[in-house]
Amino acid sequence: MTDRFDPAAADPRWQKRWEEAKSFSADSGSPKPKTYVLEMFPYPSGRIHMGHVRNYTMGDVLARYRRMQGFEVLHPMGWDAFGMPAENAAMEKGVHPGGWTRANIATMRAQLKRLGFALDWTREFATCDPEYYGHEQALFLDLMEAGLVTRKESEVNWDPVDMTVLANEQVIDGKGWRSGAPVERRKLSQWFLKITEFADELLEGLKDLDQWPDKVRLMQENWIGKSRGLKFSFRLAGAVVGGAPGIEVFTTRPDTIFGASFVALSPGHPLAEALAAENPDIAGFLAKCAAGGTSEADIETAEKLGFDTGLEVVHPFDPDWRLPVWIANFVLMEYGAGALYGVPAHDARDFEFAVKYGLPIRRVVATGPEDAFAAITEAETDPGVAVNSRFLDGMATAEAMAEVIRRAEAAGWGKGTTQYRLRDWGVSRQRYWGTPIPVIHCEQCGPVGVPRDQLPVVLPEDVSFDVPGNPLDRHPSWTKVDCPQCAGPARRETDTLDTFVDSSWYFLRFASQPANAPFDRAEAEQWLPVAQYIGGVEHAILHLLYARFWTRALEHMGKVGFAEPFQGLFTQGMVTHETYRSPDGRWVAPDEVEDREGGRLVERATGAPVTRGRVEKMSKSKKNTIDPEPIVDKYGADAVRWFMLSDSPPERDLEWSIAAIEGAARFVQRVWRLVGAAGGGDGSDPALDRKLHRAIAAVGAAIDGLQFNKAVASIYELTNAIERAAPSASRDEAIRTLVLLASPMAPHLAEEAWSALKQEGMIADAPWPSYDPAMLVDETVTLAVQVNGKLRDTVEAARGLAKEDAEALALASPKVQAQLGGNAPRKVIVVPDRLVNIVA
RNA sequence: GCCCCUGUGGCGGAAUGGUAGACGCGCUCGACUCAAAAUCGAGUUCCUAACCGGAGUGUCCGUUCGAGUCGGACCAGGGGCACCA
Repeated sequence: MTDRFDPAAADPRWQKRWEEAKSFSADSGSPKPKTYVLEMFPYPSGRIHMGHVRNYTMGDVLARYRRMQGFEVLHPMGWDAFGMPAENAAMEKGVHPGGWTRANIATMRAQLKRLGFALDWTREFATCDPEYYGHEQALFLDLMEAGLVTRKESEVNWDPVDMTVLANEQVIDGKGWRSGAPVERRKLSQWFLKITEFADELLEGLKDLDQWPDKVRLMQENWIGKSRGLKFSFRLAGAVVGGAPGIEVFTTRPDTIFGASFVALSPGHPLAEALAAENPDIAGFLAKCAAGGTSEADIETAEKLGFDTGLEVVHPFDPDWRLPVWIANFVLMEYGAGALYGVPAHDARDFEFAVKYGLPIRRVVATGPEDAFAAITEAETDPGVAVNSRFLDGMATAEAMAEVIRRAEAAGWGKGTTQYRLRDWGVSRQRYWGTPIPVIHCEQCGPVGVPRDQLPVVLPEDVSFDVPGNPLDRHPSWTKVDCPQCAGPARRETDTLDTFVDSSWYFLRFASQPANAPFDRAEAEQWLPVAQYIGGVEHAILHLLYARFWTRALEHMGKVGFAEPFQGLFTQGMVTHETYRSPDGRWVAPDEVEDREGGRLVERATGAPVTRGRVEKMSKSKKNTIDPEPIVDKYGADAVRWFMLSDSPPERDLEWSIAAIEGAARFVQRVWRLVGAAGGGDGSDPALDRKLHRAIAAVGAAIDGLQFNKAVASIYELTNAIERAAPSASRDEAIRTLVLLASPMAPHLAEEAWSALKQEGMIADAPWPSYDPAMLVDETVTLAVQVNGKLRDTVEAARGLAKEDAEALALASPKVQAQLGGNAPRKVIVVPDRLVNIVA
């Protein structure tokens, strides 16, 4: 056995052995209990980054631990391979997106393999494989047949110079990121998945996801945004305009109906558009509203704009009460009815609007009847008691709301309803590098699904990216097809699917990969739902919500027997690193910063001063990334893995530190030295035995709870105990067990040690050690002795000592006697085997 | 603006309402060495020269025999949503 563990030799050796033995290939036919451990699959952007290393290390520890516990584990890997960066690379470098993506996959696969992850590579696929996206197209057709796909007009960001549709992240300060031209809004007819039909189910389902972080559940709850309220129509007072006899509105506060002072329409409301057709001033106002940017900053600072249409509506509870109808830029067409009634006294936006345009502000809610005429200085949105509200006066807000809904429903002019913030999922992307939407547009028949025997609709390879826009659109032959229904000339849909569709069912394809179907139900149900899903919190809403929707849709169509795809979810923190900036605002890479005398920070190359910024997520733009590969070269996979798991709780951010990775590398050698010191010991060491059993229990519990930092700490404690112990048979057993406990985290070291200890087979196939619960407790305990809750002494006592004896023992302490000063204690509290508290 | 989370040594962090600071990093001193690296040993919350003792988990108040932990108010940092009626 060598003095030092040599990862450069050991890592590849064991990686090859695992691969040859197919150690981590999941067998769907195995009689063992099954479990599915999944980390969010990566986008093949070029190279693995530290965030990937952390994510996949965590999943790997759990997968290896479950295997040792006797589970048949499915732990697959693949590639979320469609997306914009590939097209950007195509435009910048003149390469084909497919070639670029495949090259990246090859690089990243090799990088992942060097980390020794226990992955089932036999199930690997990329979402850009026609074998994958062809099945996705079939699922899209299934959704169409189930009525869950719809076609609607929707606004997109249009770059008028590049003549192309931009994604939101391509719009910077309201301008196209390449052309710099001000972005316009354009309406396009696009495909939507009806996720809103599942809004309530998706909301209710959250309640059962008790192995998900509360934070994520709350974020999804807010995103779905359920609110109850009243929907009703105001009758127009004068002539009917635009064909509608009234204006439908939605409110969550029907109790404030007597505080209404105006009705406001969204600029996109059909009535507003009808009025604009006849009135150039209104048309001008609508144009002004449309000109505003769509960015957050624009919306935040946008001034409330309104236009009085001159129309009036009748108050539902008083035929003589007229309210003016305005068009207001803050009213959203997509929510509720696209119109609302304004109650300035009790809504912040309505208040601002009323102040600006001189509309009445009428108090209808107060803390009590005595405050009915208190002045309104700002919008008061808290519930209270109805005032100045006729038959509602004196009712609490909740009661008043119910009363208004009751009367509206009884009189038939309104209805209590539920509204959701959630919108249907627009899946059309005007891009090349995605799954082609399997639809053919026929002038006679309209949009028709591609016949299933013509799937997959394969992306054409002969495309060019020298002109902006979607190359599918201008492809000479690919677009031209015959209508499957009438055989007349038709045109292929050139939009591709949102890449979130690709990631909404990949976990099913990992579990089961038949050639003729997206998945095999029986086989998929062997594995799903995913027992533990691990990934970044940035996917808390969209990806996780879409995957939940997709799974529920499959369940509704009778294709799977479960509704939720991910039983357990864990969101890990980011890998961060310090940042530096030069005075002109340039980011400077941390390894180019030098600490000159007196803590003066300068850029090495130029000698220019730099300032230390915040510790931030590693990103290329901030120049604070660390490429994992050279670190693996230098320290070995196990040291990198160990570092990823130590110290920081996995849900929190982990700050990169070369000192910490050196510490991890030192620990790897420490274990190796202990292995070298094993053997030949005689006799037992009961104290060490106890510590060993405690460590087995603690490490297992920590991994079960995904508290890897605690598992690592327990392993350190055991290591310290072994090092301090004299040679014995107990110590040899402890060393052997230590290797087992560390093997999920440092598998190469563990294999090497296992073989050095002359153990049978590979440690990858060894069972997890068991512990004796009786060994977890000591025969003697240290009792804390407190006086008035302050620690004054500790005493050794036999476990299970009677209360009276413990009290006597504590009172015998000279320190206690000194505190008591001769007085008798007023009260004594004894917590068996823990403490005695004497109240003086 | 609304919703949510987090504040513990020099640093990352441990602590079923019951001995605060496990474990790691860093640092200090010592051993080994011609020397260094590696390794090993001791120490490391603060105040007090040291002992004794006192203080201490963002701040203030409360509940309790006992609070890092529970409740309230505040301060600071972070996250999500964002003109959602």
